Amino acid sequence: MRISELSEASGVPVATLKYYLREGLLPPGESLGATRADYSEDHLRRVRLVRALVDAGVSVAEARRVTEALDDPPRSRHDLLGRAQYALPAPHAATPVSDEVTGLLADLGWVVGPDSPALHSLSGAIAAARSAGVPLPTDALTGYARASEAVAAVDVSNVPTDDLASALHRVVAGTVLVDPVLAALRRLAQEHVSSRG
Amino acid sequence: MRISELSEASGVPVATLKYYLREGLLPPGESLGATRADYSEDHLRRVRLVRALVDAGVSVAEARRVTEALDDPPRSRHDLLGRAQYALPAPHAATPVSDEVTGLLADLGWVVGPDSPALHSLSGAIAAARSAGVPLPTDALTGYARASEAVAAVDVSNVPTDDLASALHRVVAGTVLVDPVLAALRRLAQEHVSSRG
DNA sequence: GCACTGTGGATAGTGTCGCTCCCCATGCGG
DNA sequence: CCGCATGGGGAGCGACACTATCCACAGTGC
Repeated sequence: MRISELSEASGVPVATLKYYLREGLLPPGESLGATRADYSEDHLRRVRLVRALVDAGVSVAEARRVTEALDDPPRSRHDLLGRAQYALPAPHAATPVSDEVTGLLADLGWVVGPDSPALHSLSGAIAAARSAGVPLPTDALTGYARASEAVAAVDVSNVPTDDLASALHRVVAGTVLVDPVLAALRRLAQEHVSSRG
Repeated sequence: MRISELSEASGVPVATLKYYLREGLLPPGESLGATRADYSEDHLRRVRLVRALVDAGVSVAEARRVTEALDDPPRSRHDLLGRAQYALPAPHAATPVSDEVTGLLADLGWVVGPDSPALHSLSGAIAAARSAGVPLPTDALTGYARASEAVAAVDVSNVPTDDLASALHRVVAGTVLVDPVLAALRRLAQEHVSSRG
């Protein structure tokens, strides 16, 4: 399809698609000469992913990192999560990993890589919440962690097993784009739980 | 304390504090004449909250709505969650509430207000994820919802019961600032669960 | 009394970001 | 051969969160 059709199909203006091409968020179409290129369904999927990421608050620079990671699929299932971890935008600015966090993981019995970016994000997010007057005691953190295990169990059970490239896509897109779903569910659950209590 | 001391204590430049004062994010200090005002510990807490919100990606306009809500505390415990819901920044742009969402809540047995902003956010967040190729089947959504109940149970058990104003502060600050904590925990839990499976 | 520093108040400027507009040369379709 | 969409690229725009500068003046130290 031509760029105008890609624009129509995705709802993204042509000028913005050109911008994404320049920024490397969208791979070039197959060139059919100097003034014509062909875009595939893959391009359409990519555009939709980029829009969803950007609308979810991911910066263009981070979205480029994410899409670059998707273009270089993992060799094995073992690579999958590690590669996804490093490709994902951090949920909070990184800080040094606190002793509290390492102790929490030990208590939970969680086995994670010692350099996982999420460890730094978690330390920073906890510190930020505390600095704003949210005490976040240990038992609250462990409660959140247990609930996160249930979330993660749903996550991994929905990862396709046949194709590593689509598995990586699912993990990365799912992690980023389901976060707001969980946030909305949490607010609704608060309302439900508090009206019941 | 004077504005320079407030700046030093919070780590926020004086020029930025003046900006927050202009924008209504920070109430004026008690005036001690034309060129002097006194700022209290409440102001310091407010500055730290505003910084945490802004650092978490909340816009200044939304942060003003949040802080205005905090300045007008609820009359009763019954008001608390409702007021917090409307004061909180939405986790995703609002869309019309989908039939799927109303059906999901019915299946879950959740009782929530029919105009809760989180319903609109949830519908929009689900649609955004789907458009990016995350299928999000019903059983996944119910799984996420059950886990969100556990999160919400921790949330409400940590709300102070003595003072309605501080309860509202805790709910609002906790909801926004714990979201990134949960996101980081989710990533770590994914790594743990997938390495175990 | 007097210089000096810090303050409240206000306006204008800065840097970043995500587009968006415009221009050009080209080459396919009619 | 003409019109027009395309690929390519530079420059501009609007929003946003500050940040810099200026001003008049009130305390403070001397």
